[in-house]
Amino acid sequence: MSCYLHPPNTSLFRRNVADDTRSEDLRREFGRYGPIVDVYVPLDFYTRRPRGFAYVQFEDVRDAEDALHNLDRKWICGRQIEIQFAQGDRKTPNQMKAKEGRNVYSSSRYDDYDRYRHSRSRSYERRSRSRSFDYNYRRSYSPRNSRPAGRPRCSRSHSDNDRPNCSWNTQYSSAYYTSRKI
DNA sequence: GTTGGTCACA
Repeated sequence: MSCYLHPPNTSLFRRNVADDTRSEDLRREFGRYGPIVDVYVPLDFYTRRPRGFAYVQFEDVRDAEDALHNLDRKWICGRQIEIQFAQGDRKTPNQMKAKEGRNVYSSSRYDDYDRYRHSRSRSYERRSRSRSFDYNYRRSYSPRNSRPAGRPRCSRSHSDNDRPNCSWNTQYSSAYYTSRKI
């Protein structure tokens, strides 16, 4: 009762990661606390885009705990990341297939995916453009609320975690450019 | 606002 039960798995589940976060970065960042066994960033099976979380498996649970306590609730790129112990074992393809309950790799599979992706892409572009326009319009029209929010940017904290990998508004810039070009 | 690589054929 006076001792905390340690999870049987050494896999850490880190969520709220950036979209352009790569497994290499995660391994490098987590590798400072201990040897990394494997790092994986699950992607959407349909859109092939990062879902926003990643898994980091340590070789020892002690290192995992250390990393969890050191990187958990840390602000990176103006976003607070959260690290937890991965629950359950690695999802096996069989489970994912059973979850979907659908014949994978069929003849009309690519067709369906392509259609889904296309539809989503169009919607995303439209939304992004509308948002960018609205944002710029409001920002210029409302001198009172010129600042969206007081989000802490990539400021070097008391730690040596300086990661100027802030390409967050890069896509926004691209969308804005496209809308302007039209 | 809460969690993972989907197969086949030879």
